[in-house]
Amino acid sequence: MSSTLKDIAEKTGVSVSTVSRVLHDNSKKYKISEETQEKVKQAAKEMGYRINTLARGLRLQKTYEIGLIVPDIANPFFSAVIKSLAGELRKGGYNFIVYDTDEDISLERSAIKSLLEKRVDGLIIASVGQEFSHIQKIRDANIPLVMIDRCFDSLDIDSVSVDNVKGSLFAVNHLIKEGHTRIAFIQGLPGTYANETRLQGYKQALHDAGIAVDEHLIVGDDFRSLNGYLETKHLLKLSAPPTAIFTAGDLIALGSLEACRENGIRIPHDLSLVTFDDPIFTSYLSPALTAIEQPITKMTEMAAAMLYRRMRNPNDERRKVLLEPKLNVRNSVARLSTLTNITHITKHEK
Amino acid sequence: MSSTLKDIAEKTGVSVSTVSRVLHDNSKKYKISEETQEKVKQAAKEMGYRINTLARGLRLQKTYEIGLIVPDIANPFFSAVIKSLAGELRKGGYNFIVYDTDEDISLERSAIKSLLEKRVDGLIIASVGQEFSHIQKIRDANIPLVMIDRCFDSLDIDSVSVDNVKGSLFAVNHLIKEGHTRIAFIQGLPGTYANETRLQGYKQALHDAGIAVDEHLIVGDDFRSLNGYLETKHLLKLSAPPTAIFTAGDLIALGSLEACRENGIRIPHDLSLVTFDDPIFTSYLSPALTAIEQPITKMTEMAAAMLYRRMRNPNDERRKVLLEPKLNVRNSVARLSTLTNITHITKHEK
DNA sequence: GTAGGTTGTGCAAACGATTGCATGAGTATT
DNA sequence: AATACTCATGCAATCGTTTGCACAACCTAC
Repeated sequence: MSSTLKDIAEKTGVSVSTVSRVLHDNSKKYKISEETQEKVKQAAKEMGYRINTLARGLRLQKTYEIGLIVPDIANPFFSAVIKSLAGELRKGGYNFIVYDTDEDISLERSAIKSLLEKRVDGLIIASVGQEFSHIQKIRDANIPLVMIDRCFDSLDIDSVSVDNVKGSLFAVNHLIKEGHTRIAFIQGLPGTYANETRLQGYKQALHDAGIAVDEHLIVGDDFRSLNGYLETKHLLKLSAPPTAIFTAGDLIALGSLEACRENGIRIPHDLSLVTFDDPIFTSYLSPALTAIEQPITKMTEMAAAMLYRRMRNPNDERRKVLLEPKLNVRNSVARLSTLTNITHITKHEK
Repeated sequence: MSSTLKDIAEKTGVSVSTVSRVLHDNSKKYKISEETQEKVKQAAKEMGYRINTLARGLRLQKTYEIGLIVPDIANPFFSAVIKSLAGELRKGGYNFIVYDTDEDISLERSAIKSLLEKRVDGLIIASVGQEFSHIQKIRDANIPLVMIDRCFDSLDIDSVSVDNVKGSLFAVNHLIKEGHTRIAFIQGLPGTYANETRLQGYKQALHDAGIAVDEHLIVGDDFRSLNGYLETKHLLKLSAPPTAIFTAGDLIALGSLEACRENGIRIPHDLSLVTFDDPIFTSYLSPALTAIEQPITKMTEMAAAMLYRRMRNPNDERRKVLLEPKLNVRNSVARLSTLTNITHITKHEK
């Protein structure tokens, strides 16, 4: 099928080395005659030569591949990250291989295993979180690694993520400013970096405002939409339901919207909603959602840059970067009369 | 760093062959003694052995990798396809490598080149379309290939896609039934399979209803949201604007929504909207969009099955599968008085 | 005419795994 | 006691590249 250097060497009557040099070496530093170069290139084209990267990688101990692991490709946030990272890595001459772990730590382990078996040159991981012995191992084996979005405070590893605490502060402070005090938080997967830090910000905002944290208003356990749906239904049934909900991720917010619609709850009239993440469609939702936006492009640029640096220079000190989130105010939050928690006065943001 | 079979052989005092057989062979057909097996496995664990898939792939001429090429990872339709396909292939013991071509045919070519250089065992491609000489080459080189979503009628290649003509018929017939006659179509990238077939269905529906096709109402050239935005603005400025718009893809519809919002056009009161594709968020939009849903899971199941079949049996006859789309009626279409095209009578779907 | 440079190319080892064939020791059969 | 198996393992070639070293042929210079 596809021919090899040897085939071409035989056909042209030169050695394999020469063919290799002509085809892959820029053939300047070895001085191959014009004549030979022509002959070889010609034959290569005719015979449909295609380099075998397995062989090259084996010989060179370098594959020009980066492994990328995310918890959920279908989550708009991560698909945007992947897309952006793809462009970034292409610029640097690297290809990449993505694995989707479905927020399952055992799939994450096996993804890492596969990628290392493929001898990727580096890894970018948005870890499920929760546990990090397997991540630690990569670090110890001195394989270039950057954590993105999800990282571990206690682990000395290059990482870039958004300042989740600050993001939650922005969101919850906004709600408080609009008069809300009974604010529920629908979590993502407990134990993950993103979730814990967002939770922390939520609590801190309440605390700073002198509002007691009500554990009954902290619910949920997953970043997917079903979780948002179920927990919203639950919250609405409470004897003292919240006047506002803050969701830890975009899909959760969608589920929450669905539950509200089914129950005839109007947003923001009957209930206010703010979410972490701000994918393309938030502004077209009914109502347009007030949301916390993450600087995705900046994240991926930095992740790529940090990975390149680590690959060049394995022993530099590690860095942890926190980027600034942004609150995008739209129409899903109502101003609440401070006199009572029962009557809502609807008023759209302008 | 990572040890090799040779390292383990030296440490345990057996040959490389034996180590290989113990570690990768199920070691049943060669009868390795229990004792040796234990010794080898023990050493492998201690030394952190990790198979080198480059070496294995080179020797075996098989990589257990499938290449996947899509026009836009961030498009919810494709990210759903990828996710679903990932699970499907994992079941079959295959990994996969995704490339995003950004609807750019030259990136598609280079993606194919890269994947073939990696010696993937098979390819699944949602081609940009337009031109297929590069696809033809894969087929001629006898590399297992399945086209998904986007295919070429004139090319004898395994493919699975939705019946786009029928999808458009569903959409446009629905609009006609509700009294619309001035129906615009905002296209995706011209020349692509998805676009041409959707356009064809659009025209056919009009034709069947005895409505003349107005070329001024066929606009656009891209599957992204900006296209929907610009073309909607344009359509609204027409001296005789359409009463309904049918968009060729979900992102186009988002752009269209944005344009309407900016211009104070209420959907469906002032303008009806139906779109091809039905990602998770359509039902939460304002208004919930009437949309054509594609059976993604079925598509990926079939694509994987067809690829496996092709890999096992390279010379079976090729098959082209068309799956049935589905119209999901929501709240973005108003019934139009048949007496006049100027006064709209708004009426929500129940 | 001998020492030293340049030019163009080839040899062969290495990367890490797989596997058909061979082999030597032990056991069973006749 | 010769034959025939089975058992457990090793040898060595192979997959396709890359690259340090060697070398032959030619040129240049004193």
